[in-house]
Amino acid sequence: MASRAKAEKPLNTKQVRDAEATQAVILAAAEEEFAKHGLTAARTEAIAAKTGVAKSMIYYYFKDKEGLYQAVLKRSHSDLLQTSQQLDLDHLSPESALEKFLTALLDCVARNPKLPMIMFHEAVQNQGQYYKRSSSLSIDKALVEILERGVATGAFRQLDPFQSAINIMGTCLFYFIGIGNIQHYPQGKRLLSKAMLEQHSQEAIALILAGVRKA
Amino acid sequence: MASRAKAEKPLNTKQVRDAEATQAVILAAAEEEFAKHGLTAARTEAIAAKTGVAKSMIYYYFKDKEGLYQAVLKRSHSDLLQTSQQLDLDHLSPESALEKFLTALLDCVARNPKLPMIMFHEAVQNQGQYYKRSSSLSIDKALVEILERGVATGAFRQLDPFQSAINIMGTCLFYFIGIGNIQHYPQGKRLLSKAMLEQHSQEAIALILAGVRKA
DNA sequence: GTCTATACGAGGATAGAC
DNA sequence: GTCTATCCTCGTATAGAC
Repeated sequence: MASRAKAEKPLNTKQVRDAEATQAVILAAAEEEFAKHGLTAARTEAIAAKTGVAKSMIYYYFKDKEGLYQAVLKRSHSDLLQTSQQLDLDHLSPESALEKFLTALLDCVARNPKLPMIMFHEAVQNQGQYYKRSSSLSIDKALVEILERGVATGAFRQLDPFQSAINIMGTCLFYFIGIGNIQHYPQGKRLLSKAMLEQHSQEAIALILAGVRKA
Repeated sequence: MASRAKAEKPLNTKQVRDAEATQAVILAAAEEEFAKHGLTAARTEAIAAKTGVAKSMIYYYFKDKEGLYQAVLKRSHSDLLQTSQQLDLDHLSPESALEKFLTALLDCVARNPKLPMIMFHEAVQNQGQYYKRSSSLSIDKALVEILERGVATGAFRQLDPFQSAINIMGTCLFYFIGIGNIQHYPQGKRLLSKAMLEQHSQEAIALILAGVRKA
């Protein structure tokens, strides 16, 4: 570190000093930490340690812990929000719409398995204030509408759309929230492996579709 | 408080100094706090404030925050554990067994709606260490066995018992974990009212039974 | 932009009077 | 058993050099 004789061009110090990259690694580490501990219990020191950069970089780029938290929330939810906006389910039959919706949702959380944990911490600790503002509610709304339509059509049985929407979300997301507990079940599988995630999606969709369909 | 002329018998100071009662109020307040924040983010001051007793009482009765946490975990899980041990499902048909299991589980969490939150803080923050030791795993095990039996019998469709057990637990418990987020959905119902809990149980059971049954 | 060193406040835990 | 006062660690946030 003291003797880098080769470094003859100080023009580009990008490898060492890169704002974008630094922010990115901080965000990634923060996402992990916040997912595990939520805002309050998260430690800025732990985040910094994971990145390798100095703790003060967090404050330089994100003002304070709260600022970093908001940035993480925004980034985590963006994929889900975007996905839900592009769905366009109205022209599909209730059953097809539901399947498409579930597939999109499960793909989304498979891409970012920490999202449910982050949402969970927000929900219990912060009473879902961010969730409220971020209009992630639109997702649930979409699901409720599918169910209402299915009941009206007669494709689905007489279920309560509101309650069922919650239960369906639970079927999809619980897997990711409960991992810490689930992993102790005697069976040596990596819960987040591609194969297991794929299987989870299939099983969840199958359970839900069978569960709502009219007998 | 200074002039209580009536107090002629100092024999029984129970109303003011009652070990049992003090421990009880501390435990109750702690349960709330830990459910909301988990071990790390919970504040002993907040717990003390809710009870009215001095903060130092926590340390007197429970040694430290960790000790209090363990006591809360133990108390919260005891009902669930006891319930699951008394189930005796082997002589029932898979479908009846499943329904009985779900009813018991849902009654249990309806009595203590904070239990799921506590379990999940444990799961994500502490990797489910307590969950592991407490043999709460026996609950999941019971569910997996029911499902295995149902698949073998042909009463249930070809589902993966392990994955489905998780999804079923999610259907039952997510409601309680997500309350913070769910409550913002435009509909002015108290999610923990007796009527709503009853409805949730019915809807969850219906969804699950229809979901596993062979078509 | 990045680091090291440090100020400062919050919160866990204890001492000792009553 | 209960309270008040206090200690001291830990963790957030800032200052200032490079």
